[in-house]
Amino acid sequence: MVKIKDIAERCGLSIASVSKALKGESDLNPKTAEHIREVAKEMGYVPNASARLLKTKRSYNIGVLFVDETSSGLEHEYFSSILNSIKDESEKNGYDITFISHHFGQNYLTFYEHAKYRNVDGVIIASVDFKDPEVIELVESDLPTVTIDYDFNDVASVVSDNVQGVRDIINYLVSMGHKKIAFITGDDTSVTQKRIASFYKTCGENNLVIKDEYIKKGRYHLPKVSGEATRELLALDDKPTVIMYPDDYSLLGGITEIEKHGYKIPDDISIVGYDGIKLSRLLRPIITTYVQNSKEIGIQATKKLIDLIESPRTTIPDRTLVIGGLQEGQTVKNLTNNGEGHLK
Amino acid sequence: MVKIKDIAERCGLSIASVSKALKGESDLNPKTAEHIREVAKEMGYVPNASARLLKTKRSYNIGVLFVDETSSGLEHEYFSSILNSIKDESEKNGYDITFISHHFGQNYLTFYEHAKYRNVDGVIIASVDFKDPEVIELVESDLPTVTIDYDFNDVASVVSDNVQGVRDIINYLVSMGHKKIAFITGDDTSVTQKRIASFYKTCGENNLVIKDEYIKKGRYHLPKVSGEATRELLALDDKPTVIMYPDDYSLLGGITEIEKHGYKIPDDISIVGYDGIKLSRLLRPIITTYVQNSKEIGIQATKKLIDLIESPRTTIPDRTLVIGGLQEGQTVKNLTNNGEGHLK
DNA sequence: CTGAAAGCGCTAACAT
DNA sequence: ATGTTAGCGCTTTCAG
Repeated sequence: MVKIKDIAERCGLSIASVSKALKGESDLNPKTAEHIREVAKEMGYVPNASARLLKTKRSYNIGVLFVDETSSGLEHEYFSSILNSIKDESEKNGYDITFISHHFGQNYLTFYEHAKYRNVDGVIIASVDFKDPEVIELVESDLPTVTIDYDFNDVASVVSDNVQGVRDIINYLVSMGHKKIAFITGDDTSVTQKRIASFYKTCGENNLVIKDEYIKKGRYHLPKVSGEATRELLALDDKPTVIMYPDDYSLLGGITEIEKHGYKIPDDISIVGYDGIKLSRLLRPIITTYVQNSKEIGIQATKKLIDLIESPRTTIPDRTLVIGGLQEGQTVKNLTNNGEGHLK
Repeated sequence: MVKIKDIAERCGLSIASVSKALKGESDLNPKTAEHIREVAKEMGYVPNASARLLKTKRSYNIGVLFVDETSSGLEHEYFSSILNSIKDESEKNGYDITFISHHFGQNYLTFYEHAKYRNVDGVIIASVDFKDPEVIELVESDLPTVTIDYDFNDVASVVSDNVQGVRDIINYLVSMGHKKIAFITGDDTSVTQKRIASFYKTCGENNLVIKDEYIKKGRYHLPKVSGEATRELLALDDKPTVIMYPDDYSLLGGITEIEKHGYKIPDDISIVGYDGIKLSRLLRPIITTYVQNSKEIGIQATKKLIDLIESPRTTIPDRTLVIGGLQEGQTVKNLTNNGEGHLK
């Protein structure tokens, strides 16, 4: 590889001058600088990020901690979409990303150790167990951190507005005349807790009393589990008129179960998902769901982390709420008298 | 951060000895070495990958070039699944991965330059335009390279067996009594060319003559395009009995179109996908499709690249074929006399 | 068995 | 406006 020294020799200048020219220092003769840059380009010079890091302590590398139990976080559309936008936004700002993990050949590294080993300038954390001591070690470390969909005290975060999401769904259902609303929840995380709280609050605001048997503990991204919960709900004497699922993917398990019973969607029973995966628009009927703005979440998280890295003094680790929007699909029946005329 | 020098001082030894102890050199007193390792652990020592790289020229970093036109390669299940297994297998071997891209702040870097900038030890290339001069520059460079689903001369590759895949599908269709087989192809890539060649070859072997109007140029991952092609096929006087789609995702566009015409799947028309995405098992009817072994592809590609990196002399850049398997779903009707009794 | 010293490619004082 | 120099943290001959 051609290095600064080579350029210096070719130009008959010192390596210091070349270094300065390359990064556009002001106290160099503009012409010399320009000439150096031309020669550098001509010789195919590419800076060595590691060598630079050693001196500057800046890797221009962002760590991404993105794991779930099944280690398939990348395969869930919500997360892969966030990852994709983190990647794009990072690159736009001259950063690369590095996945933080435990594995390092034979040796085990904690998340923090891995981050240090690779000298990342900061870390974005999502889709993990935020109670994990190693995750806590990481957020409490010297490294700038941004969490997604979780709030620690004094740690910057970007969260999808789950409270508003559930609120929008329920208000929509109510406007469509639904009163018997069942809710299959996801794993017991802070996101789930917010959704449940918002569920009860919004139902209360609408003077709805929800039977306990309409609330089922479910799991995220496990259609089978939602299918079973659906079966239980369909077995009730007093069936709900609509079922809310933890996510669009799980909802598919519900559909299978519902069709197995010979019920039609939405004529016999209505369903609502969450996330707004691309597929929700592709299937027929189009799924009624709350579309999370995953792309925006990734962008905001990245911007915030870079701010934290580059301007630690002036950046306050705050909380950014990203709102989505209801997708009125075709899986919720209008039960009101005035037919089509529900609120838009 | 604690560094080797700190450990050396604490142990009253030289940094050279500590360095040796840490990597298990033999000519050190085993007891001293053990003691050093204990102290290192106690002090929370984590090596600095960049500093090491500067000396050893090894980053233990694998570059991944994974882009498509829509820059959403990560959002296609086939590719995200490959990426996921590349990541897992890399980590298992002590490597991290770095996405190779063009973007680097304001400055444009070619793929090769980016790879050099980050000092990756090798690159895995998939889902890109292999005619791109920059991709060619990369594979022809000094960097070890493995391509996925494409063959260059003398470049290691791992490819999904598309010839066998299409062959299996067609033989299955024939066994189910289908003779009028329509094929919506994908973008004009080498993968598509192989599938088309295999299509004609296998049809020939089965003495089937396929009308030209049954072959439609389509696109990968664009349900709309497949939907339009489907409409054209359904408008034919002599309709096909089955339609093969470029991928499972596109097939959904076909389903929508078919149902719009009031046709039932598979009673009125049969359909077959490609890829075997998780969803294909979740929908009802279960989709008949060829399941590509994407996980295995990622593992093989990573193993091969690491071999190339670590044993360049003894590793020959060959071609690995990864085969998948037919998923007999519920979207192909049995047209033979003997009813259910088709070949298994 | 242990240590001294050079140097990987680059940056940033500090001269000149 | 340009050059000298001292490291960043680590590995690796080569001496002792």
